[in-house]
Amino acid sequence: MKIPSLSIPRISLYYRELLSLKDTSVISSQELARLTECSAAQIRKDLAYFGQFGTPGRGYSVKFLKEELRRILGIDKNWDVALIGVGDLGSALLAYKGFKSQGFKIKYAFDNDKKKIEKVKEGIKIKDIGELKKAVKSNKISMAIVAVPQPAAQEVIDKLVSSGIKAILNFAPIRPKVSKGVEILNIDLSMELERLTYFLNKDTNQ
Amino acid sequence: MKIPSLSIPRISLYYRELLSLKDTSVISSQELARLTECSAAQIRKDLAYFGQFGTPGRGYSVKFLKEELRRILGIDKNWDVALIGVGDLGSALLAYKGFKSQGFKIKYAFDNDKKKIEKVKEGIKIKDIGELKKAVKSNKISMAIVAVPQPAAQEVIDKLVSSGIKAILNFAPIRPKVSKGVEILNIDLSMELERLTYFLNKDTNQ
DNA sequence: TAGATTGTTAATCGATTAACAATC
DNA sequence: TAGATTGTTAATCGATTAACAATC
Repeated sequence: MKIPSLSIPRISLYYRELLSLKDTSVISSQELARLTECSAAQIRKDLAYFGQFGTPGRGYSVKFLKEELRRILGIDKNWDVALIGVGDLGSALLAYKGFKSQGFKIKYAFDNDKKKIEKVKEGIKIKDIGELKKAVKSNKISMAIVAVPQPAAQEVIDKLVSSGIKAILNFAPIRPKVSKGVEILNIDLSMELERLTYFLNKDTNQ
Repeated sequence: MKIPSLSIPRISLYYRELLSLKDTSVISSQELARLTECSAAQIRKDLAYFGQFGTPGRGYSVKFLKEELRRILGIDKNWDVALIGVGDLGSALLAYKGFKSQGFKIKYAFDNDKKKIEKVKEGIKIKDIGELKKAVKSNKISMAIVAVPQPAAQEVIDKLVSSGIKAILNFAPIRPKVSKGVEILNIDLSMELERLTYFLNKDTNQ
């Protein structure tokens, strides 16, 4: 079955809200709807894409649903993440506390700046980007975060893909070309701000 | 007319691609479609929500369309941005080069850490968060970026809203409650990574 | 048993795509 | 004029919501 791509971030959101509930409790789609500001029907539909997790007349076991959502999202296993580009943004991501609490850990960091290479940040020794391929192969890394300046981004991403990386979170303001089978997610900070200026502007202009 | 919210990031994308073209040139929806990987029909539809910018048989003047898209997105004016939270991520955003090239500038920075207050970073003097309201009022700031730790986020956002901020880009992993008329955009880094682990996992599990 | 709530099917809504008359 | 391409209407597609039989 085709799963709408918007279901996945919602599943993340359901999971996030369940984390604040006791494992022993039971929750109905209606209660979860109130917590997440999604509709109860949508929650049941989203879950139904993946199986039957509830009990008619009762609701969902919080403990069981948490486990199932972890499994669906793939966060029941550990994924080692590589960071490319240890500038301001890269360093901030390396230090970001929010990853750890959700079970993510950046375990490898690469840069092309001789002054940074071999330095240790947040317990990670920064490696030359030339060592990327070897590290990806021998450590079975499948996810990478790209935080290099825009002009370097496509080249870095090509290198990631040819090294066998399958999923990329990219912060450089480009729409990179990647081969099929590689998932890329772009976070373009200026574009996000433009959504806000559009909002601020719209009553004025239209 | 109701404008689909997904049109706006696409308009940003069209604008981004136009920037790389000569002002003297003319572009058809089909050519722009190739550049942006959107459909030509969608481009014409998105533009049609805002007016008639092209010439049948010819296409769109790049110079004119750029100007119009800037106006639609509201980036034909300057918007002063306030940053709340000058930790690792906040500092990285303060230094982020990508904002400037798109005409954004963080002009005010706030924190509650006595050790940071009055220090200067990237030419901005960090102020006590207690001074927020006064600064917002007297400088007509309408946009803010929130980069504080999760436990502080809702309180900070409440303060922003009561100070008159109308648009917020939030990096804390919560879904903040804001009053109507305030636009909030959340970037939750762990949730983005979960979209990637879902992708990496899906062939294995389903 | 009566009340509650799931999982699923059908109805609705909204967004994308296709088609084409208008027009440069 | 012939060819190209817009702006717009109609058709299609996909996602959300509503409704309800099944069932705990």
